[in-house]
Amino acid sequence: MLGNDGEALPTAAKEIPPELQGLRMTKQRREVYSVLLHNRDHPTANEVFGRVQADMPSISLATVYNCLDALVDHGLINRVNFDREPSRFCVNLTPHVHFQDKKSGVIHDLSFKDGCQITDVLDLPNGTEVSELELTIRGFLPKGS
Amino acid sequence: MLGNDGEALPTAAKEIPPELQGLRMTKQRREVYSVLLHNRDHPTANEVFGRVQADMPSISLATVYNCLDALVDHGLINRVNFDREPSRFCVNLTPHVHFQDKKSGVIHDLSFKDGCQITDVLDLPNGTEVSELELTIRGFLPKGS
DNA sequence: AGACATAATTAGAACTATTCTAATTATGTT
DNA sequence: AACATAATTAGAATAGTTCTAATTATGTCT
Ligand SMILES: [Mn+2]
Ligand SMILES: [Mn+2]
Ligand SMILES: [Zn+2]
Ligand SMILES: [Zn+2]
Repeated sequence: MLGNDGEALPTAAKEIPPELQGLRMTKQRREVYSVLLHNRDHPTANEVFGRVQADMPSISLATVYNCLDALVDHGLINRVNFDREPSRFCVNLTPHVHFQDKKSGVIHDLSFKDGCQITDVLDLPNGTEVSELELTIRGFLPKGS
Repeated sequence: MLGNDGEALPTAAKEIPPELQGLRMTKQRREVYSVLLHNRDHPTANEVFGRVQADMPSISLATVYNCLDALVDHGLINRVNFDREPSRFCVNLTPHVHFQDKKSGVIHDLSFKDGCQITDVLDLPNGTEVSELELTIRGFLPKGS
């Protein structure tokens, strides 16, 4: 997935986004990222810690936090906040929002309708530059979803 | 367009709106609510504490938290979360979202375009029941807004 | 390769927003 | 007034996260 040949970044990628330059892909960071890729259920830092420990028992929680922060800062993952609950982490880099089903607790990635943006529906002054946007929803999915 | 200092809400805590049913309006709760009504800049609990202390020096921070929680639970105010920052509080009960201008730090209430809902733009399964929704945006307003 | 500089990892302490505890005080009701 | 219940209070506790400082790993330059 990501290069381990001493390069800071995946060598498979033709063009490297500027944010990713300078991310040293250590084995801890690779393992954290791999855990997130393998089970995309939006785990908390503590849940990531537990999963990483299976393969890497010596890793520390501080390192998990550090790795998650590095991956967020370099744009490889997103941090997801529901109210004041512990942050969760998401590898889906496409524009999407988060929906938690109140029955199962499962967090679903939700896309926009074709060709729609969230700003289509908002009364923003013309020329506003949106740099960060977070939308979280809770509710009940219809039976049999 | 940006409704940070609008007049859509009750201006006096003396008149008891239906939302207050079952809420004992103690002088601490009235003062906290009054502070929020008077300056609608989405203060944190600690900022509310500081403002209330001017008129009520003996109030405790725990009471401010208790009052804010009671007001939220009774639907008189909303709790607003930006990322992992301290919660802020908002007396605007109309459907709106929050936009923080990264230049000034000011948080603006943002309405939906006429007849629009946020769910109009989302790819939700038919029959989904949305019970909680929070949208926060950061960015830059155009010059002269 | 070895020497060096820099960056990441680690354990544990510290931080901070918030909640809890338990005592006191206020309020509403008979 | 007496009583029951609820709110307020100070301070302790909690929990997620960040910081500190020591150690270890990595990359670069001879
Ligand atoms: Mn960061
Ligand atoms: Mn509550
Ligand atoms: Zn996601
Ligand atoms: Zn608001």
